[in-house]
Amino acid sequence: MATFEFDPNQPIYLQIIAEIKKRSVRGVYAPGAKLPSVRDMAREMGVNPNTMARAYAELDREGFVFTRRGQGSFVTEKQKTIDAERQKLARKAVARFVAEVGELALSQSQLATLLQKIEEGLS
Amino acid sequence: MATFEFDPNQPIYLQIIAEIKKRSVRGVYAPGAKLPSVRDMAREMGVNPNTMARAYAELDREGFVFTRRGQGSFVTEKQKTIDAERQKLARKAVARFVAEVGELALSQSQLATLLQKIEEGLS
DNA sequence: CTTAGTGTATTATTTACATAGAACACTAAA
DNA sequence: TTTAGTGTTCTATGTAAATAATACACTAAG
Repeated sequence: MATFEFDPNQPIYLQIIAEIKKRSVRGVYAPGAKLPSVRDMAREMGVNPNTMARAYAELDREGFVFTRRGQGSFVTEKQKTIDAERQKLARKAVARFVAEVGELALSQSQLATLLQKIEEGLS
Repeated sequence: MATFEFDPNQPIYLQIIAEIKKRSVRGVYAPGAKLPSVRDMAREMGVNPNTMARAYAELDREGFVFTRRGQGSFVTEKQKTIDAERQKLARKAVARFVAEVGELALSQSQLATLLQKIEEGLS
């Protein structure tokens, strides 16, 4: 199972960036941890090394990853940056959900049902 | 304000399809109502008529819209279809939210805060 | 019949994305 | 110094999306 599931309607390099951020937030990659090399990660996710390089370069540009030429790329050592990313993702998830559901003209009872499903899903 | 906000990382025609469905679910377009012509809607949303035609054709193929050549395109008259779409969008919103938040390794208190923000946002 | 308003189809062009393959620059270790 | 492992850069190719411009087919109304 070397590949990764990508949404064909979204650029792969953006999905890679999101995945690496999520892994860092979950602690799969500790702060300061070395990421797999561009070539290894490309093989792991089943994409072209150029595509992976683009994702790494963007993560570096954002400051979420730092790169030492010849050594590799590393997740930021700043716990603050990772915590901020977690909060950002959480806020975005809430904002999107509220926006999407708000556009559906749901009844009070339908809304209550949705909220219950969420609590079930997160338990 | 004739244009529409599109996410540059998602095909426009897919976003148009979603928008028309949402409008139908909200009742902006009643069941059986005539949609603006391809050319008018393209102007309204600031896209090329070909792009709008693609969205209309796909909506017709899905059965959410029916087209009478020479007359125009109309939202389905089946309330059942529209209700099903509302439910589908609601389920997707819940599923996405649960999936996204579940990946963030949030604490119980952080989770509680999120749920509270949702209730505030939907009130 | 003519006209205006529909959806539909065609061809061409541009752009972004992804891939493929190769080469380059730097670092650490043998 | 050599080698292997890094990120980086470059050129080329293929594909999908969006635009542009035009033409076609059908319908309703005058």
